[in-house]
Amino acid sequence: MTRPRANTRIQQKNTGTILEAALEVFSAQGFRGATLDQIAEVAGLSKPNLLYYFASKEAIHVALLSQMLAIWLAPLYKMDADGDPRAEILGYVRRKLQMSREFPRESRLFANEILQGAPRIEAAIRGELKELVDAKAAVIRGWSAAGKIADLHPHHLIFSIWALTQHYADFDVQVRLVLGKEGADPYPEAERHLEMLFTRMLTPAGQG
Amino acid sequence: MTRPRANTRIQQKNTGTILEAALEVFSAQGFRGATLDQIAEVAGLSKPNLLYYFASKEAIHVALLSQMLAIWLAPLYKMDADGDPRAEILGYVRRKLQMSREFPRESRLFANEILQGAPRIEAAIRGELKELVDAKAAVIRGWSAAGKIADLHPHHLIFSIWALTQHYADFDVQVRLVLGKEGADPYPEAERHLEMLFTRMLTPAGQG
DNA sequence: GTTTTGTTTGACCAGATGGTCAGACCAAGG
DNA sequence: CCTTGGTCTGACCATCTGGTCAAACAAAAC
Repeated sequence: MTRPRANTRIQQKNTGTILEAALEVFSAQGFRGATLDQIAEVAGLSKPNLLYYFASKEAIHVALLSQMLAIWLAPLYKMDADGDPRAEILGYVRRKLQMSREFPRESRLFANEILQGAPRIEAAIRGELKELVDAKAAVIRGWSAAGKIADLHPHHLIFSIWALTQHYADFDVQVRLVLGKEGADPYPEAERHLEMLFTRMLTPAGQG
Repeated sequence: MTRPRANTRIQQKNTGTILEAALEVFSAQGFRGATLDQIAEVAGLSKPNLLYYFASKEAIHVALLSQMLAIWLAPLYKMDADGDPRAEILGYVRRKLQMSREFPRESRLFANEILQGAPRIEAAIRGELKELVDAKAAVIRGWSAAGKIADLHPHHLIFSIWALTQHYADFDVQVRLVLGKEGADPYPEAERHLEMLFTRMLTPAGQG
């Protein structure tokens, strides 16, 4: 076989190790900034060994992005059209913020990719991501029309959720430096802040 | 002299040309992704000629960041403690969004830098930026205490403004791909959306 | 135990990249 | 003109980097 699929245990283990190491390095350095040597060192494997499992540096990056995309979109998938509108949106915000806290490397990986113009993930954005967003936007539009939540532009509402939550992962260094307090965890305050923000934002005029 | 300061007209012109080209390339490729050859080509100068004006690639980057910082912070400086609170904050949001639209390259330059852990700009964040933010946060806290605006965490309010406005520059590709409509300008809708968002968010409970 | 299949690596390569340098070039003052 | 000081560049270099490959090595299969 020319390229191994993850059949044997060794393959399973090593491709996993490589992707984990690649996430570490790509998310911190970007695609161009990362080197195969760095990834190899983090993975504890030799460079030719990486290239035994993946055809190229780019192949590692692509595999990583597509694997992460599913994880990254999960919170939005969970938003339920039949649930309570405000609870659903607030739940999405909370889950998304939680992801920024638990998986900041994944967030930075995507941020890097999109900043560079999304060359390797454009198809997925155009396809799976856009479809999901359009579907959920329709749900939100329905909630607005029914007067359950304020009348907001659904796509831009979703952008706002992304921006506000991912900011705490992508700009973590800045957030901590500006807040100052030595090593304090900014997330509890962030969560209270965003909860208040979205509560006010979603409440239809004349209620609350 | 070992390194020319921008004395002569030629120096003024060429350092300007180089920084403009560097902004173009660094903002699109990140520090590691950018090459001196690319910058030289965009600038229309030879590579050794770049290095006649700047000691190294890093020197260009540092010069660029520090020059941009002033421009980038200007909108926040303008927020006036003696103005009408809601108008001041909304004005800041509008100016910041306007900057995303007019200067997306600057926004991406900073985004790249901070994503990589802010190695070359940490001092400025810790110093000038933090001082400015702390000062304006105090103003906002005063407005909240006086009941002029809702009671929000001032630092996180500022983070929210940054996140929401810069998102349209840094994630421009994604925004346009998700919205879909061929080449349509997302900013008018974004402005209406953010205006509504912040109006609702800032209105003290029981008013409006 | 030997074959077969899958795994690992040292040594190597070509191209890219940041940076140097001696000398050519040029503008302006004398 | 010619000197002087700033400006510019072709040629060059050391290093880094993605990628190759033949051969060594392990692990099952027989």
